[in-house]
Amino acid sequence: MTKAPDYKDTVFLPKTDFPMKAGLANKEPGILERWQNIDLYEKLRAARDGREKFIFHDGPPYANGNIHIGHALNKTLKDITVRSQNLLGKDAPFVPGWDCHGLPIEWKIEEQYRKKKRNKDEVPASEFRKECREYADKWVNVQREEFKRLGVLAQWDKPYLTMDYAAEAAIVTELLKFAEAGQLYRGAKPVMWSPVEKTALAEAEVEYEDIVSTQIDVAFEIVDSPMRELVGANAIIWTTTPWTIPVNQGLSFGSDIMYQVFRVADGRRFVVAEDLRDEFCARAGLEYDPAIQDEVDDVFFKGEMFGLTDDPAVGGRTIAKHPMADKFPDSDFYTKPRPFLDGSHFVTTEAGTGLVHMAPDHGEDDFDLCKANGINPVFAVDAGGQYREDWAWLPLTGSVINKKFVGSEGPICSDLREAGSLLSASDDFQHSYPHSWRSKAKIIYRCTPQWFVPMDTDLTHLPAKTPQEKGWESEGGAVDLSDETLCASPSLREVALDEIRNKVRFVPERGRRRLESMVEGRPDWVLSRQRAWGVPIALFVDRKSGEYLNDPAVNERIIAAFKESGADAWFNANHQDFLGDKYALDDYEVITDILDVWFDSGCTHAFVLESGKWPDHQTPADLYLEGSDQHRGWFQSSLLESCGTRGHAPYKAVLTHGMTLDKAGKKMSKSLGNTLDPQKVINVNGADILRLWAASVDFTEDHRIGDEILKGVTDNYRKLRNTFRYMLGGLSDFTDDERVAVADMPELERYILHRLAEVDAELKQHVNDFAFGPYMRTLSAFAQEDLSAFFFDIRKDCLYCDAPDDPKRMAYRTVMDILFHALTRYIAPVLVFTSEEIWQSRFPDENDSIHLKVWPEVDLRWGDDALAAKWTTIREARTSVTEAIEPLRREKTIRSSLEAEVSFPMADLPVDADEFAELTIVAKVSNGSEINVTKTDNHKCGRCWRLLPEVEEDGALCGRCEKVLA
RNA sequence: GGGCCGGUAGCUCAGUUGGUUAGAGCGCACCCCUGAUAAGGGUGAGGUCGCAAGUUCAAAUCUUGCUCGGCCCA
Repeated sequence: MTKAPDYKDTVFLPKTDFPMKAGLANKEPGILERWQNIDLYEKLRAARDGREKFIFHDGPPYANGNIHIGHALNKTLKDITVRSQNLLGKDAPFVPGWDCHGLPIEWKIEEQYRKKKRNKDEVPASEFRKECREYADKWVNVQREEFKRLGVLAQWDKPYLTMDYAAEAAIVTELLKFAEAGQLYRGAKPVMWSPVEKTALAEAEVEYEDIVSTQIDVAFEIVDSPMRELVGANAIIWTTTPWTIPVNQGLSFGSDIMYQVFRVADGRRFVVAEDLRDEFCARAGLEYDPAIQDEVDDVFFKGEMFGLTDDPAVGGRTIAKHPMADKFPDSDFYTKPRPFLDGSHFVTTEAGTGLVHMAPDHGEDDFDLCKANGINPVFAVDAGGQYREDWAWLPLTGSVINKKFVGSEGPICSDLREAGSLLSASDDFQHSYPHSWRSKAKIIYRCTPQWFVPMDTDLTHLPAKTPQEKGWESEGGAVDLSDETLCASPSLREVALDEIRNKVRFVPERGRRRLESMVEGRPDWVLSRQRAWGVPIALFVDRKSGEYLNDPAVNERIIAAFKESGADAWFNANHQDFLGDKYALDDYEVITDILDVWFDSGCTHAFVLESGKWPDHQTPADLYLEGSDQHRGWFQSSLLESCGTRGHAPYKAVLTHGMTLDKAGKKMSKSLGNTLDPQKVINVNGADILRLWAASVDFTEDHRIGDEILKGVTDNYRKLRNTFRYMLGGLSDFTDDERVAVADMPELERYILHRLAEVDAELKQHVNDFAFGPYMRTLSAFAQEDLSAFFFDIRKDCLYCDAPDDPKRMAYRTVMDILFHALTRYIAPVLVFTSEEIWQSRFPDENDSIHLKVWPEVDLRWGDDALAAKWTTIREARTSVTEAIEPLRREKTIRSSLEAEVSFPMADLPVDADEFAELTIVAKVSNGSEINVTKTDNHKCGRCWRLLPEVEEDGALCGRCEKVLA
């Protein structure tokens, strides 16, 4: 037996330098650098100039700290969205932005001051603001680099910042639009206030600590009531903040709570919740004696009885008087009646007496309930925590957070005791109480004047709506459409709801309901913050009338100054210059409150889409894309701002993604230690892996990330990468000369083109739905099942062993080339680095990029349903053959499928036996009544390894190979 | 405590208007190949569809309650 020659060198194996191992973490920075060098973003803009636009508007992250995984997901989804629109051939710019004002940054600067033992109050405001600006600037730069490293292609050299002078000017312009339209008012709201720092605090600046407070029971004598038993009785309230008694304006009850009037030995009568009677008696040192009580029926009653009136016309309501009413007979405040209000939402019988005293100045429940009943705050406690100078009781006597002042022996308790109203007082109530994080001092709720945008007043500056547009037709009343008098301007709430319900597209759809219910139920928008780092509410308030000045000429001067030097123009200015000759500064209060940062970001549409600074933009935006937390935030503030000033939403569509959770589905937090740093993922796995993860999960819901998930993503990536590597190898010396017309191709090739056309249509649909998960799954499945496991596997013999000029091989390579061009483009929006690496590997060009290409052209004629049906049948038959071969392989009868001879009921198949043998990669197929597999007696061709009858001995050549070699 | 949303194989996801035996890819196990080779091909095992009631001839799918988790608010 002669030794078989080695034919390996005569076989056309795939040839490529494209590495199997990606090494993304090392490779990506180099690719980024090249993109930067050729200014890829601008190249893309130039390439898409004049095309249909797709305006995505970037929501600004807060410029503080490194990006976390949520930022990474958010920006990646935005990038994939914008890139896929560019791929479709649209002109889709991406201008990134940052939110720069606000408390967290102020806070950091203050923290630095504390470390240096500097006092913030001694630093000029302009210097403080300058440091805030520098701090924000620093983090903008850090985050910009982090976002770039993610592969986000945007106009990084010209982002928008809410602290840009132009932006600050635009924000104040928007504010003054509300002012000029009369859509601003000054109201009050209880905020957390530190009397030590004399400032309002945010929730984040408050920490809770266990302390011991004074608890007191106070009697409010009932002076009138439709229930005769109540008159003369004492309604008892219990409180741990005795200092709120001097500001009391009413009492509240729970309508379902059972109350009792009872008598004690000395004849006094008290009203408390039945369940709390004994506790109260114990505190007050009273003895409850059933023997001396009145008829039971008369003295137990449900709380709702407090709300009864004798006669609606006359009144005759249950009212009490303030304990100090007799001491201050000249005080309107102390002598006015204290009504009983329905506080069922918050009055409980867990502690106290079941009756709660109401001080609208110092509690949110109190404030809301009193406001609903026409009772307004009185601002008795000053910024330092003392009753103001002109207050009747205890003016400027002590701070309300002073333990002695409010203690059981302090002046408040003493006066109440003297008035006979203090039934108990003890300095022993332990509870958790808010403190200032900075000073560690106790804080209080305190009503302060704030600026509001009303939700329900008519926007008379906007065009009136027809009754249908106002939504009246849904309220059941018959509307005469011809009756013009019915038309009226809508309110801000109505405009916003109409946009949500009828104009904006929501992806996913449920976002509509979410935003709708929030806008339906929200209170007026509080715009003001007593802070330094932000855009000022640049208003002058007439000291006499309390009205803000509304003079367009003044406003114009303000806006001009802001454009010149930003918001500092207000803080550093000579305000008389703004007022001009017409008004005297002395007559006006200069407002120094700043705007809620949500108003800032709510204005981004104005200074990004409309300003002309980014000329390729237009308004409204096609898409806003943010996390679901932004229903309360940016989606809403942008909507309200735009509706209030322009009468419509700033966006055509809103896409929301869920939150990223840890591997167990728990929220990530530093304190739990379950965070995952995107920088680390990028440095270990590469940005493309992180991006593929973002595209793999169902981001419309909350979703997870963890090591196991990332491993799965990496595996998926490798499969895809290898498919491309195989194509690169198979196409190594392919030229246009080899191209074959589709009509001349074998059916298998035409079937694959049909599949490509199907996949192409599916992918396009997914892009339009922003469904990147299904997009990547469709792509992966096609690459895996149709190509790698089917098409490429079958055509291996053809590619390796047929003659280079064989029409079949040429057709195969033509299709592979088409696939290559299509698939590289398909993956480009997601795998931005890998697609470029693949592209450059085949078509090296320093100045070119896969990301400049447009969506592949798919010939509609590729679609052939009859052919597809036929090949579906063939593929099913193929599966039954591989199944039948498996047992023989297991028992080692045959090894390679090429050793198998198969009998198959060919009558059911639309191909002949020889072709079916090629498709199933077996030696021979013959017709038989059922599937049966045996080992062939044929010998193996030394070159192509097929087992054919014509091969005389193992290692000899088959006819085809002989020809090819000749 | 309230509003909204979600819980389908180890992982990521499909499951039309309730209708055969709940699917796919990956991973895993086993087999083959060793001319895509830290690759490629094949076969297979994995699920009481969060739990419990209810409606129905029939429920992953509808209803209610519970539970776990998330966002927002209080």
